[in-house]
Amino acid sequence: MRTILEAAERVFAANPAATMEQVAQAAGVARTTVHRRFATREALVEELTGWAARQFAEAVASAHTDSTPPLVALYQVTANVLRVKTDWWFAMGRTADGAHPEAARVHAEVRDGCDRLFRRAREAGVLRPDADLDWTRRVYYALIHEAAAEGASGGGDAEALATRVVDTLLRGFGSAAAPVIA
Amino acid sequence: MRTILEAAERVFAANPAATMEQVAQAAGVARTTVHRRFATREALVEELTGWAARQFAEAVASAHTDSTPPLVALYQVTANVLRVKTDWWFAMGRTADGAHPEAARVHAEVRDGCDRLFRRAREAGVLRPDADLDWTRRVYYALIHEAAAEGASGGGDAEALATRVVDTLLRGFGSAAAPVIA
DNA sequence: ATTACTCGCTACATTCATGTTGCAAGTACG
DNA sequence: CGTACTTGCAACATGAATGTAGCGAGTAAT
Repeated sequence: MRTILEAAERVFAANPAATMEQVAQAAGVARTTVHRRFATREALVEELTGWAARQFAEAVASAHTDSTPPLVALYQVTANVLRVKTDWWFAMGRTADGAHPEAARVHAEVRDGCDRLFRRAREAGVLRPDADLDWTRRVYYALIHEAAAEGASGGGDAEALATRVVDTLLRGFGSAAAPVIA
Repeated sequence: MRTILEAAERVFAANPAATMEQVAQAAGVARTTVHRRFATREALVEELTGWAARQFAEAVASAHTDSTPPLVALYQVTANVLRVKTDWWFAMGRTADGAHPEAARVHAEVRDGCDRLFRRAREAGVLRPDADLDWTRRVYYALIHEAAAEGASGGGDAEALATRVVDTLLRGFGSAAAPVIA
């Protein structure tokens, strides 16, 4: 059961259109055995999505983003999410598309939490007063996505990646002395 | 011919696994007519990919990134690429995966050009001396991707998006006064 | 040893996208 | 008017993936 889910994650991460046969092969079982556990392909993906959603929610919750200083919370939640996302690359991508109710709920709650955190960060002077929080969140998600891709291919631990993500998000790559466009 | 390609782009952008039937329907022709132009589905995607690769190469070349000041070049190439990418979302994603030789070549050249530009920018003091240029490029690509997604759903013109991308890349979202992690 | 359970395997049915072919209708051009 | 070209349509063939069912072997527990 768990063996199959983990195999499915690996296979689907490499190729989202992979076949049940490939999943079975990766899990070291027969295709019919996979069907015994998960009646349909859709059921398998759903289970995988739910599993990832729970891990995701747990990772975010354990960072206590509402009660610690914004900068610490940002770093903590980033590291926690990266830990999950590097191992559940495919399934985490499924949490966003709304098909799975539980995953959609988790996703919405995390989004709200992210907005609250960014608002607190702005009030605390961590984020610029004129930062567009919507764009900020999208960039933040994209950075996590990118860092997780690097982590999934063996590119360092979650703490180091999180440090880089937060540093990039806050400072960018420009030198302090450089002129700015606008 | 062009009608079909544009329809395919729209359909595949919404759903990369879309069927030939859906493409034909979107183009207002019969499925067999699509097959008359493009023998196989693969051929259709290849044509689309090549088309996008040429537009991509042209967009990058016309920014003269090797001969203008780094900051200007960065802004110009960003705006040019965004103009193409908002209209050829799906096809542009195909230029990276190496299956199409011409697209792979274009992609590699652009990547080299990007590295040269970033190197010049670093020497000119636009980028920090300690900026990891590999990570910088990946973040830059991700920002363009994100901005193009916004642009594709009617979120402003390429110039405004490019300004935001470059600004985010260089400055991030942190306030100058805020402490930094590392 | 008997029971219960799980697994692998073979075989089959079904569905769906793909690709092909032939034909009839329409249009443009000489 | 006749020719050439394109299109839509219907029909068919194929292949791949999905999902189902039954049988026999292996294993663990009682």
